[in-house]
Amino acid sequence: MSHHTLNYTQRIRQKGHRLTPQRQIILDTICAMGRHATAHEIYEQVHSAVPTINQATVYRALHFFCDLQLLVSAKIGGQTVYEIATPTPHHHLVCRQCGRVEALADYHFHDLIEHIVTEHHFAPENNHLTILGLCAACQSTTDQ
Amino acid sequence: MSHHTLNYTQRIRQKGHRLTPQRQIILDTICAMGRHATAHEIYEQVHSAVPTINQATVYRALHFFCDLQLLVSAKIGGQTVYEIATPTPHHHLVCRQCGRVEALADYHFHDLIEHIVTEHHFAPENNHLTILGLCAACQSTTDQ
DNA sequence: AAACTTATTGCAAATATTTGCAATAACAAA
DNA sequence: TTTGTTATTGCAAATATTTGCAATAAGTTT
Repeated sequence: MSHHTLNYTQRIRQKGHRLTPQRQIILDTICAMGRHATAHEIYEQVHSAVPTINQATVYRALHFFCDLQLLVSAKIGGQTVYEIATPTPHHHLVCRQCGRVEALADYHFHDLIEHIVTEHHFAPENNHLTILGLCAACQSTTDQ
Repeated sequence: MSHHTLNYTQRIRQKGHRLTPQRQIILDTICAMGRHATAHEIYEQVHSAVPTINQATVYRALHFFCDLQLLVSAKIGGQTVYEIATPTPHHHLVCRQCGRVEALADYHFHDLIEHIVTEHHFAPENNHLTILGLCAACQSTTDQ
């Protein structure tokens, strides 16, 4: 497993949550897939390894990991997808036309976050934002 | 109806889309509700006015209006909600603990958007972003 | 190691959302 | 106003996601 075991174990155990075999398998599987995947894709993978794991468990684990920010979810191309939260957070520019996804480094949000913290006294988390729009290629082909 | 009829009529007709009575009723209803609402709440309202309108039509209309950016959707408190896109776009700071929602004016995104446009050659739309975190009140009560 | 507390699971049923398709109706063009 | 094209609707069936609940098991305490 490529994610840091100690790290996420502690994170999960925080506040009384439990590290179950199901959760380990689910997180490992997503990690092994190495790309963003839908709940169903993840379930298929997990289920082929351990057929007793229930789909509801997968859904609950996905939400759980998102809450813990070990995973991030995004709505891309009409589907909700999940992926391992990278240590260097990033966001996505998704083209509404062709569906292309571009990464946007989090540090570009620096000033914005500073404002949120100082003015709103709000502590934003390592969010994973999706910004919709048109990519360079599609802008030129669009008629309007 | 408080939204500008001519305005949205044109917007809908663009690219061959059609302004149907169903779409009018749905948009008017959301406008009249004056707050963000779930697909089901909207359906209930619409249906009580015009019982022949189907739920699938409501779902399709909601997506349609979001694509046209007459509506924005957000995931708040585990539910997907919809509201009229305001002429002055704004975003939401949602507290993961207590669920409180704070508005964040779009102009704080100015620099970020400039970067996206000039460096990525990407044309972001009037997005409605949701930033999760902890509000001021909940930060002080949190133990970790 | 045994006992205890309670978070988590699996299951099945409830909800929520999407989709294929034939019938309808909006809008454009004649 | 009539005709033609095709986007949209309603319906029903398919998917996707959530939820209540009793049984199980993780982590803690004795």
